[in-house]
Amino acid sequence: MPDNPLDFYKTISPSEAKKLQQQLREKISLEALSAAPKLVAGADISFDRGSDWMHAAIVVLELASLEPVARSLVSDQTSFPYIPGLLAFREIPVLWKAWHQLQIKPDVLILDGHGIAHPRRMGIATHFGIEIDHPTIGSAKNILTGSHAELALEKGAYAALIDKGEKVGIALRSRTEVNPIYVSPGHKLSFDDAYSIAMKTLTKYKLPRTTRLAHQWANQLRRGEAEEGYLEVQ
DNA sequence: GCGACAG
DNA sequence: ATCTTGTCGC
Repeated sequence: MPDNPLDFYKTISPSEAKKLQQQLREKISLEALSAAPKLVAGADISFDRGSDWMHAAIVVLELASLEPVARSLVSDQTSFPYIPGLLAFREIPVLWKAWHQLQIKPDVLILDGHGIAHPRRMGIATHFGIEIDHPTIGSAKNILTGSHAELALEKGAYAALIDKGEKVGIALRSRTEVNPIYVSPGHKLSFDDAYSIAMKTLTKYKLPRTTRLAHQWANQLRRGEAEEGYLEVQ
């Protein structure tokens, strides 16, 4: 594994981190996908209790069947604390390793956290999408910024997530009669792309199958029940 | 100044 | 994020 060019995120100051977000903001693209995606991936990270170790998993699925075709597991240490709005600086270094270890790249990557539904429009999905120059979607369980109207209780119902008068994502009922998840474009795709792809990853649970599988693998890695590395098919 | 605040 | 089994309710 080559040296990680983004390891400086681990020691950047919060004020410098915000400046970097302001600069990266100009690179955001919300242009629609040019072709129908066939492979989607989910990324998630599991943390240790007392230590600063983090365990990342990226799982690639065939969108049509939602069956896994590959996965990448990587452990790494962090030194940047969790600060609302600066999540990317904590998680991107290990995600970068996991991403570059993947031999099969998905058409779209779904991350745990927001895309442009962020005070500076630079949630982790947007930030990482710009770093790897690849389409991404943000899928979060809680709002970081913005608000929305009530939405119907049926799966598939949604309402615009508005921040400072601007649409930054949607509150999506991912499962009937369950609290919504918050989906926003990360980079290199549109709101419609984000919604339609997110819907296709939903099964009988609240969270997309992509993030559910990534979550499971990341936890297994943390508990020593899975090996670091790249594997195809499952 | 006060409250909110992804994972 | 993490500690954790069963249990209540649609």
